[in-house]
Amino acid sequence: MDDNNQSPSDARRERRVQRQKRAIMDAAAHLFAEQGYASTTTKEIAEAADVGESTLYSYFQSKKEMLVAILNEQASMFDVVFGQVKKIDTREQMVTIIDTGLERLFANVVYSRALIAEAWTNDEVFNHFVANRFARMMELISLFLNREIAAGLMRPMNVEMGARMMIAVMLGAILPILRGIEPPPSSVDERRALAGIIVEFMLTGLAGKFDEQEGV
Amino acid sequence: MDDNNQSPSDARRERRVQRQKRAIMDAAAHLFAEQGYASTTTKEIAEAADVGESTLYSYFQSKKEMLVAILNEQASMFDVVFGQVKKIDTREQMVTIIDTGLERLFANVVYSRALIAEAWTNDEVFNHFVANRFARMMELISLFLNREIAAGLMRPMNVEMGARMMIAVMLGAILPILRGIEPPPSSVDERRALAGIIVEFMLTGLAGKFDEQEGV
Amino acid sequence: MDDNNQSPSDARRERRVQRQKRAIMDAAAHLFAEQGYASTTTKEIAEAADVGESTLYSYFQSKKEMLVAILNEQASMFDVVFGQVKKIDTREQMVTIIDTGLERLFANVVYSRALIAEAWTNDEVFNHFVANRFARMMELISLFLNREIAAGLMRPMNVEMGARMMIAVMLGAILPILRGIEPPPSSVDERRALAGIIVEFMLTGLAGKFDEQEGV
Amino acid sequence: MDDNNQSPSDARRERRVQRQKRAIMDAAAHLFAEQGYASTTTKEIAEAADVGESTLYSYFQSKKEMLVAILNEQASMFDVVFGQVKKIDTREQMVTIIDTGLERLFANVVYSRALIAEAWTNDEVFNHFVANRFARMMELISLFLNREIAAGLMRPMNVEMGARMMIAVMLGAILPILRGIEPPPSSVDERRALAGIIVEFMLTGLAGKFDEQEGV
DNA sequence: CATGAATGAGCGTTCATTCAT
DNA sequence: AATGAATGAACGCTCATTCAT
Repeated sequence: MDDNNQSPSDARRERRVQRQKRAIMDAAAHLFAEQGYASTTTKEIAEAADVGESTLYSYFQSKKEMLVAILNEQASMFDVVFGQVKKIDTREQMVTIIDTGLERLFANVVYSRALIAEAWTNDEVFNHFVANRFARMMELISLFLNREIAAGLMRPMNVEMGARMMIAVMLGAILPILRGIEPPPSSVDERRALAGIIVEFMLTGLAGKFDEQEGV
Repeated sequence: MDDNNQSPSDARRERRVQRQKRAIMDAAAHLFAEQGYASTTTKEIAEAADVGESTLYSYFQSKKEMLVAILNEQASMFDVVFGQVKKIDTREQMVTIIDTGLERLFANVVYSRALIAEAWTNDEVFNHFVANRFARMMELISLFLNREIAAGLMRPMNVEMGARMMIAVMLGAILPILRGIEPPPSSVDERRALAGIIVEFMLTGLAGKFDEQEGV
Repeated sequence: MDDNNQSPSDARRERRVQRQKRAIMDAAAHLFAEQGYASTTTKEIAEAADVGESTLYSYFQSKKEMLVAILNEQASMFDVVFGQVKKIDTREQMVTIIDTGLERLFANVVYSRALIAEAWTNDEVFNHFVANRFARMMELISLFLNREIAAGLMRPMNVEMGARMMIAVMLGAILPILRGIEPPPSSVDERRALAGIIVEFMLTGLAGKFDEQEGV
Repeated sequence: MDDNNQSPSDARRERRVQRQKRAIMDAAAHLFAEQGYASTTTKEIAEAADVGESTLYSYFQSKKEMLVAILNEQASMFDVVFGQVKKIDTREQMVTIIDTGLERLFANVVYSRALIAEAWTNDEVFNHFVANRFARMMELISLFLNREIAAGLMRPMNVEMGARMMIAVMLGAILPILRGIEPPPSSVDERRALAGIIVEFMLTGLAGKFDEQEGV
C-alpha cells in the first residue's frame, strides 16, 4: 500500500526535478552560448530560468557543474548520432547520415555553440569533451576514405587531410547557424537539401564533375 | 629650438612607448587566446608583460581597450592580405594568395585565436571586427566563382554556398593550428604544400579529378 | 466531552512532542559542543536528529532558540545540584557534593561543553546563563571558607581568591573530559575517587599535610 | 649605490606592511575573542582595522589565515616563556616564572582568549596549537613534582593529576581576566602579588600551613 | 505535524581600476 | 613614467527561514 501510494508521487517529484534542471540548463546554455561561460553570472542564469539565485544550487552544486551538465549532454547527443552510423556505401546514405546529424545539432544549437565556445579556450573542456570524439570521428572517416580509394572511387590523397576537410566542409556549412547569425533550416526538406549540398561539395569540390555510380 | 632639441628624444620616447605597448599586447593576446578575455586578469597580463599592474593603464585606458587593440591589429593584418588580392586566374595564383594569408596568420596565431574566441560569443566584437570583413570576403569569392562558372571552368552551383565552402576548407585545414593543438608548418615549403592541398580540396573535393588547364 | 475525549491523546501527543524536542536538542547539543553554535547548520542538526530541516521549526522558533533551550536545561541542572547543598561540615560531605555535581555534569557532557563554548565568547549568554550562577557559587563558597577560617580550620586568606581556586581546581580536574579528550569515569567508584582527589588538592595543595580532624 | 638607495625604502615598506598586518591582526583578534571566529565577518574586521574589506586580502590570503597568524603568534609567545624556564628550586623562582608568564599573557589577552575560544570547539586548532604545548607543559611540571616528592618536600601524589591541578589553579586565577570580565593587574607589583597567591594555593591549598624552607 | 522546495540576505573573496608617491 | 597599495562593485555560493502541500 505504501509502495503504491508513494511510488507515483516519487515519480512525479523526480519528473519535476528533471523539468527544473532542464529549464536551468536551457537558460544557462543560452547565456553561455551568447556570452561565454566566464562572462555569465549566476544571477543572470537565475533570472533567465525565473528562479531565485540560490535555487540554482538545489539542482547543481556549482556554476561549473551546470556547464559540465550541458557539455555532457551535448557530447552524448553526438555519441548517439555516431553510434547509429554503420556503413556508408552510397551517396544517399551519406546524405542521410549528415541529415541526421544536422537534425540533432539544430535541436540544441545553443548547446553546441556553448560547447565550442568553451572548448576553444579551455583545454580541460577540450580534452574531456571534444578530443577523443574528434579522434574517433577522424578514424571513422579515414577508414571510409581508404576503402573508397582502394575501390578506385576516390582519388589517392592524404587521408587525414581528407577527413579533416570533410569535417571542415560540414562545419563551414552550418557555422553561421551555430554562431546564431542565420536561422536553422525551417523544414525537413530544406535541411535535407543542405545535407545534399554538403555532400556534393565534399565529394566534388567546386569544379569537379562527379558521376553517381553504385558506390559513393 | 624645442623642435631640434626634443624631436629626437621625442621619437625615442615614442618608440619606447610603442615597444612597451607591443609587449603588453603580446602578453595579453597570448592569455586571451589561451583562456579567453573574461578569464584573463589584469594581474596575469602585467606579470606576463613584466610590468606593474597599474602600468598597464599608462598604455591602455582599460582591459577592454587592450582587447580592442589586439583585434584591430589582427583585423587590419587581414585587410592588408586582402588588399593585395587583385585577380585570380590560375591555380598557381590561388595557391599563392592562400599561402600569403597563411604566412600572416601563422605569424600571429594567438592574435587570430583570440579574435575567434571573442567573436564567437561577443556580438559587438563580431559585428565590429568580423562581420564586414567576412562579407567582403564572400563578395570577392562570389565574384570569382561566378566568373569561373560563366567561363565553364566550374560547375553551376549555389555560389554563396560555394564561397562559404572555400572559407570552410581553408579554416578546416588550419583549425588545429589555430587552436594550438598542432604547430604551424615549420618551413616555407611545408606551408606552400599546405596551401596546395587546400586548393586541391577546394576545387576537386575528395573524389573528383581536376584537369589543370589554362584557367584555375 | 472534549476534556474526557482529548485528554489522553493530548497527553500522548505532548509526550511525543517532548520526545522529539529532546531528540533535536540532543543532536544540536552534540554539534554545538563539537563545532560551536555558529559553525553548526540547521541542515546538520536536522540530519543528526533524522528529521526534515523544516521540521525543526515545528519545535523551535529559530536556531537560536534551540541553543537557549539547551543552555536553560544545563543551567537548571546546575541549579538542582546547588539547591541540594545545605551544609558542609566534614570532608566527606564535601566529597559527596562534588561527586553529585560530577555525576550530573557527566550525564550531559556535551551540554556543558556547548554552554562553555558559547559563554566564552557571547556576553549575552554569559550574563544570562553563567554570571549570576557563578556569583551565587562564589558567595556560597566564601561563606563556607569564612566559617572555616573563623573556626581555625583554615588559614587566613583572600577568601574570594580561595573560592575561585576551589572552582578552578574542580574545573581543571574535569577539563579534558569536558573538552572531549578523555572519557568520563567509567564507574561510580572511579568518579568518587576523582572527587576525593579534587578535595584533597583543594584543601592541601601539592605540598601540605592535612590532618583530618573533626571539621573539614 | 642602488643598494644604498633601495635598501632603506625597502625596509620602510617592509615596516609599513608589518604595521598594517599587525593592525589587522589586532582588530581580528579582538573580534575573534569577543564573538568567536565563525561569527566574525570580514566586513567587521575591515571596519575595526579601518581599511577596505578587500584590503585585508593584500595582507592575508583568507580569513582563516588571519586566525592562523593570530594563533601562531600566541603559541610562539608561549614557547618563548617556556623556553626560559630552566630550573625551579625555590618558591621565589616559581613566583618569578609565573609572573613572567602572566606578563606575556596580559600583553595580549585577546589573543589568548581567541586561541582558547577556537581550540575549545575546533579539533584542528586544538591539535595544532594547543595539544603538544599542553603535553610539554605537563611533562615539565611532572618532572618537577617527582623531584620534589623524591626530596621529601612534597607529599606523594598522582603526579599527573598534580600537574593538571597546577595548571588549573593558574588558569582559575586569570580566567575572569582572560574572559574579559576583570581588568588585568594594573601594576607590576599587583601582578607579582597575584603570582604569589597562585603559588601559595598551588603548594598549600586552602587549609595547609607551608613552611618556607630552602627548597620550594 | 512533516517536509521538499524555494529564497533573500549576507558571506568570503576577486578584480579592474585609481591614487599617492 | 612606473608602481605598490587600496578599494567598490560584484562575484559564486551558503544558510536560516518560509511556505505550499
